[in-house]
Amino acid sequence: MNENTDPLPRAEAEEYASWFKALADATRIQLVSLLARRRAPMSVGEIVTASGVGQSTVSHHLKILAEVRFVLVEKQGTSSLYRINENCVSCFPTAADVVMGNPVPATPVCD
Amino acid sequence: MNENTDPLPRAEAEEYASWFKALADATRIQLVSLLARRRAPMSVGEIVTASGVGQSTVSHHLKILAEVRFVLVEKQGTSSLYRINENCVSCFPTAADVVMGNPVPATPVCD
DNA sequence: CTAATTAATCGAATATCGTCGATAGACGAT
DNA sequence: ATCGTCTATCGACGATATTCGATTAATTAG
Repeated sequence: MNENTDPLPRAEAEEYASWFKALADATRIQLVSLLARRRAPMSVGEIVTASGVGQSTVSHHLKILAEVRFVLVEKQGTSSLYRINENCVSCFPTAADVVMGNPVPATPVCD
Repeated sequence: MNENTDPLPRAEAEEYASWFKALADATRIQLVSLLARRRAPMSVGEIVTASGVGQSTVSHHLKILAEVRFVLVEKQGTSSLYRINENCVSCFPTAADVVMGNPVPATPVCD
């Protein structure tokens, strides 16, 4: 049951869109993937050298990813340690699984 | 096993990003949700009146959704019939499931 | 206190996106 | 052939996004 044919409220649509928007950039995909594969926290400097992207750019993208809680931050002295939010890894499927470095059941998405 | 710690290739990251980008807009979320809830194909005109968005805007968004095969098109005379790609519905989880109007196991995404 | 290191922010240049109105193109009916 | 209907495309506009270099802020080390 529960065949919901009501239109999706705009506010809800905007919230979902904001989640997808956080992954709608190739650089952010790479950062998330990087953090997902090493389960350990990484400093911004490490992420910069590992990704080959400018420091300010990395900082900017990490902020966006942190705002939707795909990644979590913890300040440690002068460093900021970013790590993947395991919660999100288990929630996001297929395409997300591939990005996150998880084993994926079959084909990524769609035909 | 299969603990892949290699960096995600840029080309792959861009492909995944393109999928998420297709859902990174509230209007497109609403269109996908609309088509997912009615399993039947809808003409552009029906979608326009059901969504309250301008005709050219709807056309534009449907094109983007069709390019990543989230929706499928079939021309019928002077009309274009759009329908959800059921394949994508079953592939996309949680947040996507909610958007698609599917029953979702637990909480939408993240805490 | 000063210097050095690390990250975040600012400013700016460029590119992309979302939206609309108007136009063009395709098809069916008369 | 012509008219009416339906959809796609075009052109334009403002808004937003991505990226970089430079600067600032915060913290630790000497």
